[in-house]
Amino acid sequence: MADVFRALDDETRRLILDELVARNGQTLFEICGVLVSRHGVSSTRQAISQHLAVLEEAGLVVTERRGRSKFHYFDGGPLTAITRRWPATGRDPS
Amino acid sequence: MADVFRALDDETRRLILDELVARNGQTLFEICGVLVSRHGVSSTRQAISQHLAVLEEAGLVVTERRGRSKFHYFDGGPLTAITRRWPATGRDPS
DNA sequence: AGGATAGGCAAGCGACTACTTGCCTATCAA
DNA sequence: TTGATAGGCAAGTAGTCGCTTGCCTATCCT
Repeated sequence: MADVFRALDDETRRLILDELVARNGQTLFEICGVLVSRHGVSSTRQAISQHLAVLEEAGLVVTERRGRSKFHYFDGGPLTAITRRWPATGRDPS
Repeated sequence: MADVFRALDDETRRLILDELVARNGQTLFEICGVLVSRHGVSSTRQAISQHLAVLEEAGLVVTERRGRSKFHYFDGGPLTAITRRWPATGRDPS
């Protein structure tokens, strides 16, 4: 569970999740391209690869290898643990 | 929104939220005590105070001062932004 | 086979973070 | 007023994180 929060604590990784939700099953190079074009993220391919590794380790991204390409899919399953641990409602200062 | 993820990316801060959910409106010293007794957290009072400041800056904790005491209340409002940004459902690897 | 494409591994560096230490302010009780 | 309680401020330090750089492996196409 700590991996999920660590993975979410980075703007680039959050943007990657956004792009995977918008278009699922992208490759590393596709993600690099869309991060540069739609957001001003100017990171190297290795940086994005490491981000994807963190997201995959957290279970937020599932990969599927076909040939020399690796497709990345979003998985929001681990997110349910957050609102299951703490109520997402307001406070109660009596 | 980045403050929320940064605040959640720490086990001690997550434990603090747990304890505030279990018993709302605790003071700094009470939180220090319960962190030591119920979990093996051996941090100084200042460390916990800094954690509470991070949680408060993220809006996850709301404080209320009365006299020389400061009471801390959990607020799960910022958590709704998480599942509103990404679907908390499973993947779809077609 | 040879080049091009898609991705992986690992070391090094700068910045940030959690934590401690030391001292200070404010409130309450005797 | 004096002491004790509850908390705040700031500097220093060790460890972690994001990123780059350089090189390597695997797959596809001609």
